[in-house]
Amino acid sequence: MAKAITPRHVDYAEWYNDLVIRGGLADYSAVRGCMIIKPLGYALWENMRAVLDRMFKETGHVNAYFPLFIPKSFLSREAQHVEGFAKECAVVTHHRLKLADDGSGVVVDPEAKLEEELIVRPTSETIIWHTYRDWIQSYRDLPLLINQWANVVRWELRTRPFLRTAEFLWQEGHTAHATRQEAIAEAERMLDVYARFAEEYMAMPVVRGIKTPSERFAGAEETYCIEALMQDGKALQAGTSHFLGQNFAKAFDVTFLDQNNQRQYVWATSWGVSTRLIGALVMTHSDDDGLVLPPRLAPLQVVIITIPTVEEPQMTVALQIADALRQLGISVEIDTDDTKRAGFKFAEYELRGVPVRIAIGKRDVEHGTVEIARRDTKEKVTISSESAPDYVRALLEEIQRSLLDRAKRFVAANTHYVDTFEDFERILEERGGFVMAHWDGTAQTEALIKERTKATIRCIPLNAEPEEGRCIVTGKPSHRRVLFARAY
RNA sequence: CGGGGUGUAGCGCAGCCCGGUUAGCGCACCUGCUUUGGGAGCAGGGGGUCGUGUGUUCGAAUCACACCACCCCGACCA
Repeated sequence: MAKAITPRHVDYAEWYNDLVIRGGLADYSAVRGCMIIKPLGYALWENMRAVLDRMFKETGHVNAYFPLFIPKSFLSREAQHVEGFAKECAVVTHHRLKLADDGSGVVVDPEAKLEEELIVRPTSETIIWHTYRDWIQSYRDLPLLINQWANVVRWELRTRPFLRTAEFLWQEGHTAHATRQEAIAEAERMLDVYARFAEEYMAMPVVRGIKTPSERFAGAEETYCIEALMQDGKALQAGTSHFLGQNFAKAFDVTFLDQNNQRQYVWATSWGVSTRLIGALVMTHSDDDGLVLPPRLAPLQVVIITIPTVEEPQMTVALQIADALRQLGISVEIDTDDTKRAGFKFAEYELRGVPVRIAIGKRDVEHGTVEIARRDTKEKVTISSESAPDYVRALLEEIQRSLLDRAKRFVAANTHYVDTFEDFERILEERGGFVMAHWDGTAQTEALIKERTKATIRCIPLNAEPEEGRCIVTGKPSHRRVLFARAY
């Protein structure tokens, strides 16, 4: 495979596409805006899903599955919700094809028109709350803590692999609570789960915050989010958790009797992360040589390459080390393909982001050593083969830590505090990144800034220190800075 | 949905302007030999409805018209 990744400094968007395609994460498909997730990309998703699923269960949630199709009428029950999603819905109108009269293929059978059209879910609040009406009668039925792993379809005008596809995989949690406070606590708890996942597993630092009203989820009272900063200085919303108030309970008439025999509407949350996280992972760590995957999510953590491949002594050492690594719970493969040379394999595994590579050649066998290379820094060391397993175990932890540290330093170095609109514009043009600035709290000012700079308020950070200041546009008083950035 | 671009072998491209043998090149692929510690060398070989349709012409990858698809940029959105 020829080296053909566009360097980041030449064209970041092209670099990203090259990496996704050439790195083996995904392919374009026959359907516009829909991608084929290839084994490496899917393995990454499986690893993410496994960790998140465990975290959801540890916080008391259970999985269920609701239908792909939603009756059209459901969408219109919650006014804001339908407004938010109506423009990007795939609609099923018929249920049968037939052979064309002129023999040119198949056509939709006009006789098979559906009584009520079905919407391919863009998200499942409506069908789930329609169901919750039957499931919830009493305070004893609450809280109801359900998650589903599913695909959804949003007919986006502009798509990008993983970051925005017409169909994507995600999880959506939908919970029902007896009180406002409990629902808010749930939304915050799940935001915390997402933030911990991002930092501890993806090695991706995030800012936790709440969205402004104009950036809120359609139908939510409050939208919590985690925002990450990509290498090109653009922000990426990596996960959202919504406090839905009683909006869906009222729209679908979901009530319960409390301890005092009072009929009350249920309080709701929903929260989700998607395959977009794979895009976030790529744009946080990878480099011009290919993917860089954090050890805790990498489908393959260690690859062993013997040089030459077929020589017995090298293979003996390789098998011993592989066995020892597996005992330590580390995933490892020995590349036994003797039709490719070592140099080719080195480049190939670097492209695919395998965190650690062990090379064993004749020289090594003679000296009782192996060469260990780490993907993130490309540093190599030669150490005794007996100490290799322990060294690799420590190295994987070190890489995981180092990736997070490096990403944190990047965010710190690219978070700017500005107090004038001139500085605000200049920073966005010259550097990009997160920009912390004072804002007067109005939607008008927010829209004006967006129109003039393409930057949006990514969030009002939860950990923001109170600070008196003046809005960079109107000069009106402000009590804290908010996080601006141009975003994906 | 606006702007731009591209459709020729699995991938990347040339050929098109100025129509004319059997449509080329690189990578990849197959066979053989030599190689093997950073994307091997040599030799031989296989693979094509030139995006689709209609038209012009003795003749179309090449000219005209229409259509389709995809990519990039923007507006909208996870």
